[in-house]
Amino acid sequence: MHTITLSHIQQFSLDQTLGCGQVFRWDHTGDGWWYGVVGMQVIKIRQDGQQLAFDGASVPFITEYFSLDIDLQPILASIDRDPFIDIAMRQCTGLRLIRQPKWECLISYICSTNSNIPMIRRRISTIAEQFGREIIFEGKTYFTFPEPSAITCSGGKTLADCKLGYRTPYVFNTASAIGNIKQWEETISAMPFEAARRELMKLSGVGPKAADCILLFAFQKYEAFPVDVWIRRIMQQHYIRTLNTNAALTGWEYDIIRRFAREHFGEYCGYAQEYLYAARLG
DNA sequence: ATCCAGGAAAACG
DNA sequence: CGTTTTCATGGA
Repeated sequence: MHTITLSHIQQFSLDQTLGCGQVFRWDHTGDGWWYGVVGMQVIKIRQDGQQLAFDGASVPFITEYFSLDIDLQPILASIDRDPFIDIAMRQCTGLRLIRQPKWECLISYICSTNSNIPMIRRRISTIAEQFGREIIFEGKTYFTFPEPSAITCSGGKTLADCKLGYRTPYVFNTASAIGNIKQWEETISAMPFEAARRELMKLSGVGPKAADCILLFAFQKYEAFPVDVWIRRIMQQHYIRTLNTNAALTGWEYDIIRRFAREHFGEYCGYAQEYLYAARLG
């Protein structure tokens, strides 16, 4: 068992961070422990005040994964631009954006479209059970998230069993398109935000919303401002009153919202988005 | 039954 | 070209 002692000015809430809906592979047991599969390892972790206790990963890994190396204060100060976001931020104190594994994050948000969080979670875990590697941890069985080749070259096991619906070909096509993961990750990482966004949207099943989530949650491109039905409602009601349609979200409406947010909240608008989403204040 | 959920692709005019 | 329709799944 390892421990990290957070400094008293270092804001971090494990529950807010793992429970806000940015990541789909963690469960909590009710007695304070969270269990999750990250990369090739199963991690258990809990927070008691300023103490993080965990097993299955090193101190540097946990620090990196939860972005504990980032000083939140200036970021929070920069997005705290109005009373509404201020309430959301107070409600979700300690929420941090995770550095998710990029390939898994990509597939996760391809699986997220027109769906809800419990369904997304089920899809990811089913893909892992079908194609991932088995890990036994404390007597229980977990599965790693598979490499692209494991999905495309599935011997008999097929994606169609994963209940992805119309997303099945998207996942397969994208897994086929990503040959070398390292190379793909480095290419996107090296690009500025808008170029990386356009590049991601070339992949099957990746539109504006999925691209923004992937850039925000896996590539630390904090200018991303993903607009889903919740964020759209919030922005319409509290920020852009003139945008009051209830029809399907159009491309130009998405762009108006994200560009407004980029102006209003600044270069860390992605952090603002996650606080607004997590608080989900009507 | 109908609507909804961290939308995107295909079809349409 | 921008706009509308379709898509598969399960919970409410």
